[in-house]
Amino acid sequence: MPARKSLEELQCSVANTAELVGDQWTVLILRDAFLGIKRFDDFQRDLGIARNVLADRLARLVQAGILDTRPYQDRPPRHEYLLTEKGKDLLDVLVAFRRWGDKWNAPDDRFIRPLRHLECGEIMEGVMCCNHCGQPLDHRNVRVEPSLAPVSR
Amino acid sequence: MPARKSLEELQCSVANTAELVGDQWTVLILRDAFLGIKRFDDFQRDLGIARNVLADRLARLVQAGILDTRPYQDRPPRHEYLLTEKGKDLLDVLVAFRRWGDKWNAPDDRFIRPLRHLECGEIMEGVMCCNHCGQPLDHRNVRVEPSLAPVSR
DNA sequence: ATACTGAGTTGCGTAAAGCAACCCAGTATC
DNA sequence: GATACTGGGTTGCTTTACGCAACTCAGTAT
Repeated sequence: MPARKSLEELQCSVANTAELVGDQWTVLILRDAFLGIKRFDDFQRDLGIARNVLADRLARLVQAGILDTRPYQDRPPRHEYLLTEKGKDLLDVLVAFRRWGDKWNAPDDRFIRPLRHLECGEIMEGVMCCNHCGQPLDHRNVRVEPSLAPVSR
Repeated sequence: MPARKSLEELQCSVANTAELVGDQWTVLILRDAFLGIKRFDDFQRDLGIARNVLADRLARLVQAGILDTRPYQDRPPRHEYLLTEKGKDLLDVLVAFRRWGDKWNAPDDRFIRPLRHLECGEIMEGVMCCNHCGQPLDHRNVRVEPSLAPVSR
């Protein structure tokens, strides 16, 4: 195809994020990274992804500052891929995916891996809340306001 | 490419969601839908997406029950695309994308469209919280537990 | 009679996904 | 001391789907 269209000029955080993360494999690689997978072959085996595509995605994530490589042995030289702070901050996105998927496409219950919140000790699900009043969001109560720019997006 | 690999057998809500939403255009179409765009040509103009790709994505979203078509005039017959409840429930995902993008790739401030929470009346950002104790999530405090299935994923 | 609008469909060229095979350094095995 | 294995890729090939432009088709406006 003609080079995938760049979304940068859209000047929108959703678009910019989608450009990085809006790809099935990238999402799954991140999921695995949150589950503790660190090595090339482990990602490959777990996802069944083509090796060249995996190499490409890992490089892209490293370049975006979402993953970082760290050598774990010298001879032979080997390294692993770890989430950076920027990468770990994507947890919200994955939790949102997960909650929606559980709710609407409910896979076999036996395959759901529960999340435990260490702060309160309970099994949890994520809820997106207002940072101001703390109430859970409902699409009926969120309004997108015009931007400050002259010709808005 | 050889048919995009199906992720269904992965038995994972994140994977299933990624299969539907894990595509740049789909994310942007949903963003536009939340902004109130309803018609084919408006999506097309706004995103600059190829018309055949747009037709494909819209059909896929309708088939997934995320969008629904509704006629808005008979002669000539015309219809618009509206978010279903299932679709509106994806708000969390978009809010998570947005928050992450604003934080780490901060585009020009003038282009950020503020969100207003009608319940408390304030300009807000979303925060992913524990549905149990209400505290904001932090990756250090979330642990993925093993699933109940014999061979887990 | 011509042009315009909305909502697509068709056809074409190119790039990217998938697959398998290969590579290379070091380590373990027979 | 030749062979096999491991980790982390790269190369080559085929097939698919993206981007673009052009076309369609029904109805409406000029």
